[in-house]
Amino acid sequence: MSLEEMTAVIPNGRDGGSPAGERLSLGVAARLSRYLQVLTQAKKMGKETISSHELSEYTHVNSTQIRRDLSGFGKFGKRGVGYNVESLVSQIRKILRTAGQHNIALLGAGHLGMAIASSDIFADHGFRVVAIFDVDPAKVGVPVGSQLVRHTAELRQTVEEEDIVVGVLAVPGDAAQALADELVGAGVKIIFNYSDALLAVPPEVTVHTSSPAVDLLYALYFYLT
Amino acid sequence: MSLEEMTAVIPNGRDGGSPAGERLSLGVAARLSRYLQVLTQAKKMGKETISSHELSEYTHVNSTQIRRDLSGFGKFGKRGVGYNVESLVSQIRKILRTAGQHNIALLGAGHLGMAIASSDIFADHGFRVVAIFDVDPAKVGVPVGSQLVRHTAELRQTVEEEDIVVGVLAVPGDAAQALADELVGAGVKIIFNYSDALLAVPPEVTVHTSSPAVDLLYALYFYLT
DNA sequence: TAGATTGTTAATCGATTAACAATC
DNA sequence: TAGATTGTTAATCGATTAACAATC
Repeated sequence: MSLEEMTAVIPNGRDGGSPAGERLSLGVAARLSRYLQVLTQAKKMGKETISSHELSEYTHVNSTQIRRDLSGFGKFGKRGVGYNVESLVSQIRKILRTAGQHNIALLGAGHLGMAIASSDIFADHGFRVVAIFDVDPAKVGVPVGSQLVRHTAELRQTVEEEDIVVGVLAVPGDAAQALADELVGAGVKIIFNYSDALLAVPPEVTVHTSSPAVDLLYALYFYLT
Repeated sequence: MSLEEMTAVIPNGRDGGSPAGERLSLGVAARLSRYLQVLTQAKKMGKETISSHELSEYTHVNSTQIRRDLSGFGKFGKRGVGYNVESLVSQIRKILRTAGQHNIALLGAGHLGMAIASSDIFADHGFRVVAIFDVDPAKVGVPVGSQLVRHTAELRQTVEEEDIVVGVLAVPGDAAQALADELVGAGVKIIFNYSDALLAVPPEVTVHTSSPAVDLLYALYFYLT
């Protein structure tokens, strides 16, 4: 949960109607994404239905809240049974309007870049790594996943050609800002930052910085107290 | 922001007193962790002071909210100037009671495991990777970071000997549950899951599943609408 | 039918925000 | 002094939850 800047129109189905074209509130969008994550995992494991209580266990969101969130958009569940995993996945994708395919550029072909390129964490959610870049000439041309590593100099042109909307920074901290500038210059609007650099970007660009250690600290706090 | 199950005692400094020994609310703990992340980055970049407005830009938390969160624990800022980065870092660490060192076990010496072991994302926040495991005999004994890779069979014993509190799963989905069971059996209470498996664990164990793709979906929603 | 689980209401509680005096 | 930024109040708004009827 992060992007507080954007105005939030609340889709409270209070008056019966579904929220139609309105924008989701930050909280709702974050929780729906969360449900989607667990549902995708559950689907992979062959689960056919899931109850709000089960979803609650895995997402740590109160089960009433889950039913409330979902019922705002339609009657997706079956009383006494639960929700159909597969159909709920596609419903939520529709609500989040992220049902399509999105192309991403991966910057950095080190261990982290390799790990990302060879996993399907992104592919499972409709993201396709269509280009991988590195500055190291020794790495350029090497096949990683389904791509050959390209030199960073080709970044701008590739972003245009491949219709890339997201850039993923899997590079050392001292290289991050320069590459972020390149991405911004090329028109990328969403940057996923795995480095430890603080990125300065124009207001229309969203940066999401990954911070597993901070998530751990948070978990640890509740363990220690 | 995740762990909803735990009871939350709100430390609202309404009556003047600082919250002393009370437990932080989930929201406050999450936000403080967030501030810590940005402050750590800022410190690395040599920044000496930071204003609530700057912190707001990077964390996407409203600046009034930030001042409110901090002032509940003391007067850390200087009017007209801002907050001293270094001292604020140590104050927040104190509040989160995570100022010490914590030992973690890394499971999986593939690309992701290597990336984690060789980065300092965890080290920066007081986490030390004291053991790395893999099932592949070809990897056992190979040096990774400052450790030699051990065989998974040694997991239980190592957890006891090294006082490990956190297990990080950087393994394929189909291996994750078995290793999670091992970790739980060895007494680990916090599991950080990078696989795409849904983990079943006893209630006293906290699982945090990393889901960059879901974070991306969330960011994308606000971009597309 | 009996058990389970959804959909929904109503009440409470915490988060968020604008505004501004205090002060560096 | 003038400008900037904190600390804090007061009001609003959304999130959370228990409870329960509806229904599979």
